[in-house]
Amino acid sequence: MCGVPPVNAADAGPSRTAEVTSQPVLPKRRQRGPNDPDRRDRIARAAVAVIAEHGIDSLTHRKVAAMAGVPLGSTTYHFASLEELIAAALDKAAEAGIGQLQAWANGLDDGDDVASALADYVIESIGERREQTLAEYNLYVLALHRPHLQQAAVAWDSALSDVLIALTDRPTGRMLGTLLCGLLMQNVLRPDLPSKADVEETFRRAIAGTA
Amino acid sequence: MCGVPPVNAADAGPSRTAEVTSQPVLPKRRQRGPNDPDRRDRIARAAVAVIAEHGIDSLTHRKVAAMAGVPLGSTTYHFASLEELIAAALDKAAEAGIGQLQAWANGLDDGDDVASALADYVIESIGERREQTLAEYNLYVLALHRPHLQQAAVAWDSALSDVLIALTDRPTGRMLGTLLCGLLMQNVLRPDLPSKADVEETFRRAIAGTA
DNA sequence: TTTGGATATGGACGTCAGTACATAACTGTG
DNA sequence: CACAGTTATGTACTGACGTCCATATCCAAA
Repeated sequence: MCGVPPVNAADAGPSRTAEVTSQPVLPKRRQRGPNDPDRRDRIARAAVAVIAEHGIDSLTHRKVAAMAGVPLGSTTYHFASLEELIAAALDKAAEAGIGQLQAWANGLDDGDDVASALADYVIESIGERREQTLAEYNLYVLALHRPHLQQAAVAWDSALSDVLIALTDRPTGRMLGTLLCGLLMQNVLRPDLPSKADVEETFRRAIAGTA
Repeated sequence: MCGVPPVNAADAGPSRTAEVTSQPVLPKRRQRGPNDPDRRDRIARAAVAVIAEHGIDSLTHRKVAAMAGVPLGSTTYHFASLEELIAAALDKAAEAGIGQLQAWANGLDDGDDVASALADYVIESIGERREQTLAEYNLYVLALHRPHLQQAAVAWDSALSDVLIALTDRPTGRMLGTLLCGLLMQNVLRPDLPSKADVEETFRRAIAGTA
């Protein structure tokens, strides 16, 4: 329903939904009180999903609650303020983004061409993973005006760089990270996907520059 | 007062401000009705300034009105909706950003080193012009979830590329544009400025790749 | 079973934003 | 000057939002 991280995927189903009318003696609602241990996480992921779908400027407790399938109060219970929720969403998005790139790197074979593989990665990020990418840039920009989020955003960036540095060397890896950032940013809002050849050539030039 | 485009710079002063108590016969407020021909533009620039200062998620008619020094009604009179105001702000920011880069390019002498000059440009954008850069990225990201703004954002990007292409060649210019985008994005939220040497080396590698 | 603390819920409250609109001020024309 | 049309303003309305909190539920230890 939203094309982004699952949110409800592992949801076994015990999330309260009516069925209240019969059996007036038995517990009125199934599953209240303490259970559902990863609810906090699910809410944070739902926040990312809301941002992916509607953009940062329509992130509200109510939308997140609806997306996560939890009552409104649950969002304010687990996160004392909207700011805290945003911070958690940033962490979740960073975690997901870093995991994605690491998985990509782990999938590389020794002889593989990094430029070509990176180009594939870009095209996937703009294509199939588009909404995730949108959410990531929304959250990243949100950090621009929030000093308490800047550290997390910088760490996110560094983690991405580290993956690319491990594949090449420090200056090259950092340059690849910059190119990746710029390419995603520039292309994620274009109506058409870039050609793989162009993207690949861009990366190749950065790698070739290694003296 | 805000470090960003002037907004009130060319403001000759006829923008109503109190002084009403005396002279009950004379016009109660100076300067109502049709005058102040560039008020619409000033409101749009004020919107950019608000975004630069507080971030996109606190852009409101009221804040813009205060920043522009006009009454609330004036913002809704000149822009039928907030969306229209955002669109105008995006245009203004794009215009300013493009103008800035063009001015930079025009200031180059024939023998100048493009990599070095671009590095200076980056450092200025993150330093002295930091707030303008922040506003630009905020607005750019806002376009991600607004189909009617994507064309403007893409045009903005193309205009920047064109300047860099004119200095080199098509693939190199496009790569420089991507690097510029990525470098600003990555560094504008870091607490410390990057070293000029690093930035310059990055650009140089893109230029050197020209075969 | 009782009890206490943690978890969870839904509704209510105060605030603030976007928008609409009646009215006012001004400009130009006759 | 009178009038019409445009530009401009202050204010009120409605809805939505963040937050709070009294209450409910559950778990685990005594």
